[in-house]
Amino acid sequence: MANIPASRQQYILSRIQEEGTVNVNQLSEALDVSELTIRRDLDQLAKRGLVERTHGGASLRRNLPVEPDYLQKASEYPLEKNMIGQGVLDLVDDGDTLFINSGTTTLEAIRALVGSGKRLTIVTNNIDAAYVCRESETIRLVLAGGVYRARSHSVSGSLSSLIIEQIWANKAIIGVDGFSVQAGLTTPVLEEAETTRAMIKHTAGTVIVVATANKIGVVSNYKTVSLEDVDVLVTDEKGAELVNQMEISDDLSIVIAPMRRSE
Amino acid sequence: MANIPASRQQYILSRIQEEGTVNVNQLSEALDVSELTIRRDLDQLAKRGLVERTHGGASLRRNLPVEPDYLQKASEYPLEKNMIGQGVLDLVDDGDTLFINSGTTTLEAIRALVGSGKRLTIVTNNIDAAYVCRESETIRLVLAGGVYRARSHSVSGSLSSLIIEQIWANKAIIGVDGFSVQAGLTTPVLEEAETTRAMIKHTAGTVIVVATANKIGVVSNYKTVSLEDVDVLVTDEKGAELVNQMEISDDLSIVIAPMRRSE
DNA sequence: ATAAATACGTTCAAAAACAATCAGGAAGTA
DNA sequence: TACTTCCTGATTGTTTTTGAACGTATTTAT
Repeated sequence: MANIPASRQQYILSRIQEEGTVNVNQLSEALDVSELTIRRDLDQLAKRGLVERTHGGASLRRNLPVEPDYLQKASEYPLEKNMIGQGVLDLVDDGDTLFINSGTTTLEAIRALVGSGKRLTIVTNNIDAAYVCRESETIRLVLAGGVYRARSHSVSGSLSSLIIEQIWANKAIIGVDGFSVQAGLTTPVLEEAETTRAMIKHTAGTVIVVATANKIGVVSNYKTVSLEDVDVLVTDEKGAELVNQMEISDDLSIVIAPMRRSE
Repeated sequence: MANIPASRQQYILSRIQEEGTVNVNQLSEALDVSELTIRRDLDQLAKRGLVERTHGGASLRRNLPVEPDYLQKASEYPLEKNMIGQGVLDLVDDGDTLFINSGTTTLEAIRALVGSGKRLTIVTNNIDAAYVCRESETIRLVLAGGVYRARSHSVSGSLSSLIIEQIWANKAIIGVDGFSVQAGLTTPVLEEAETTRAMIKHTAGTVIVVATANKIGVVSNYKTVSLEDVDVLVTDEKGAELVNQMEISDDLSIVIAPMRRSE
């Protein structure tokens, strides 16, 4: 091997990739240069941000931008949402193109879809989806653009609709804040309502609404669509009970999310 | 083997492909020419962007022809990138609407802009911007939509252009992988090039390119625009030196990012 | 907590590699 | 032949890299 800085540093990097850490005097012997030279090499690599300097050596720099921590804690009723996410799996087939709107319930659905290994195209206005899909080989993710809302980590508004209207999906997975016979589907943000409406409008197949029991019978501020436009409701057991007490069309089928052990 | 420059250089390239690095005096012996001649060969190859010149030899170009890995690239030369991000501040005024393309250097710029407290509208295809701007009261963030690319954590393609073309910005902050007189601005991804081009096209005011020294003189795979379309280059001291050696138009002004103590 | 061992930073001088310039020689052209 | 162009190698002075020495900081063992 050529004994110049570049090739020494290349060797050090490969070594560090394999073993995680390296130490100065091992490298000094392996490369047959003084420890001082090794230290200088390590300092240069550290300056470039490629390794992390430690006493006596260096280690792999692990700054993998992982999912932000708030994403983990995020939600109320995590169990129910996870369940519902799993429940969606049976309704989705390999090759589907899906609209999915923003919200913690639908994010759980995306997580489940990513884990399923199905080959899907997901079109969403939920920015967090990017983190969830980051490592996936099977999901092609299309993000809608538009004005970013920090509250919901989503984009919405007319610019979003612009993109959505370029696409026809064969299924839509819609999370809501209110699900009611009289008021239909409702959300607390005007722009979200518009975006969700655009998604449903451009869905050629099944419109799937996901909602935990605490959303059933609730009315929020802005209406997206009425229940007639919904084909399937995925909910938990308690939610199913509540829905059965309501007077809804026979066209709407109810799917009760399966109880599963959470790991 | 014919002992002419062309065949020597071909041999050098094959050697460098195999071993990652080469050094001058080994090549000098192997090819039976003086070290000076080898140096000239290496310089020529470096000028064509095929290898990276180092002291004592040369090494494989890190970013070419393969697309740089986001995770690795994320952390290279963090100091310089931070500096350049700070350097951008003076060029941006309260009330501006900015196009900013994706990349770690421009993300640093966004970070700096968020911290500045200036009231701005930022339009970008960099998804990470959402996390950087999340807490900001002063930034209105518009995300371009489109197909998500995990490698660069950005969206790009024709859907992105669709949104960009709805907007006229008065400044654009553009990060590049290559900045060269002959080739102009270049990036390793076709879709990124398209998105960046759309941004520059829809900028009514100043087009600002940000680039650390290791991008100057480099040519990547896909051209976005030529240097004529660039108004300002923000770079570090080393980069400014390199640019001064190039033959560029007087219309391009150079801003050297201020050296500041890192805490 | 104290002492020994190890790793570190700084400075300096020698060695290696470099850039710039010049002159000789090969290949092609008038 | 005379001329041009390009490539090569030598020479010069400059820059970069390297290793030793020595004092300081950090870790480890007692």
